[in-house]
Amino acid sequence: VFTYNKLLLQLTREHRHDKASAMFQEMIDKSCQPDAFTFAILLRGLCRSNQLEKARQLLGRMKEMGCVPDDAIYNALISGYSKAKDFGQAFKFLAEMVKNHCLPTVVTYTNIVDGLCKAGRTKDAVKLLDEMRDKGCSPNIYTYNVIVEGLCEERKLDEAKKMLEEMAVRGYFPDVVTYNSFIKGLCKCDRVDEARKFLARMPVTPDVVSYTTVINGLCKSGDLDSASRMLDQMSNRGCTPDVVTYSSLIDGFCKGGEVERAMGLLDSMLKLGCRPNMVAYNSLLGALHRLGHIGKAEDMLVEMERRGFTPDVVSYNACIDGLCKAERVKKAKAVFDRMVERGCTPNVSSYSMLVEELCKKKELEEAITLVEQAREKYQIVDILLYTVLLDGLCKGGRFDEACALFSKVLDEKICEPD
RNA sequence: UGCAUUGAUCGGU
Repeated sequence: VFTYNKLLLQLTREHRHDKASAMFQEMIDKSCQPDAFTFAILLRGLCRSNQLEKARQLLGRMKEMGCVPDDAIYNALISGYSKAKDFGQAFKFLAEMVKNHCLPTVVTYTNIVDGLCKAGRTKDAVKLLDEMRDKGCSPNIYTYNVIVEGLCEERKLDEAKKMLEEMAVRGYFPDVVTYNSFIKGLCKCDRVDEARKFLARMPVTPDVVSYTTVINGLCKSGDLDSASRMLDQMSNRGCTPDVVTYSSLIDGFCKGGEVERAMGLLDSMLKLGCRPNMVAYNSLLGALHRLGHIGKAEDMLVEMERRGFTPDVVSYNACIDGLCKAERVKKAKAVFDRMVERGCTPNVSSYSMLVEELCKKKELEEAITLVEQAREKYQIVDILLYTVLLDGLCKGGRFDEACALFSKVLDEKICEPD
């Protein structure tokens, strides 16, 4: 069991959930009795890959096998359902765990608080802080960090600042994670300059995330030179840039149309022994397309594969987007087909870009077919995709069909309108 | 042997 658990943990960390399921089956076949750890590992994997239904089934199976769920099991499930914004189910599990004499811990509550914050419900999250205190469970640094992150994400910097003070009063001093969230908040509010100053004199030593957040902020504000200088600065101060730092800057150069500089940076990171991942290549792909260098982009795709990077859905989407914007919808569709052939699953973006462009080209029939295909083949039922098609039908003067489609979406509860 | 927080790449209005 120990050996299997270790292997399973390894597999879920590498996001190889199918392999993990297969290994679990193998355990059972070889009559190796899984324990609570086994199930916690598997549940976490399923929750992280959004397979909540399977997670719930696994809980049932666990009980059938006479294995008693402990707090880590419930925490994994509660975290999964909270992240999916299904708080009803999350609270059901909370009640169930209490009923089974398994006390909710600070981790349990922090998971829910995190879900609430990510769902944009920071008010409810703060309320839950009080509730957990009432129940004798004190929020810790993680809990406060989750709240600060949520407030910063919602650009409520004043409230975030108050929370920094409050946590200190309660004996939890803001750490580098707390401050990094705040830095990101400043950047989001277009206060990059303050973010830079904050970085320079924050009460704890900035880490690679702090620098990267500011570099990214500077890039998004169009100040590529300062961003570049910040890269040197962090190295001088003994903080080694990592793959995310480089990718941020590479993307900044790409978005600013400076593909040459981006390529140069890709070279220097290679020379410094920092291995790039798909992200940097995807940024470059997008840039080449935006500049209309379709041929170069194709070369890049080949080059990526040669270096051992299999293009992912973002790579293909970057190509599809570029080709659509260049009004080469036929070619975009060809890339789409190639992606599917290669076993890469398209997502909402892939479809919505194509559908939008097909609508513009008045190829409404094909657009309609694609939306149906997305639903039937991949269970993609995002309101975004329907909105694009509805917009296309309306602009194409086919109001009746648009209305009929909208009614169908509502009647058959295909997805919630926004 | 298992659980929670921060940074990078693609999409419509």
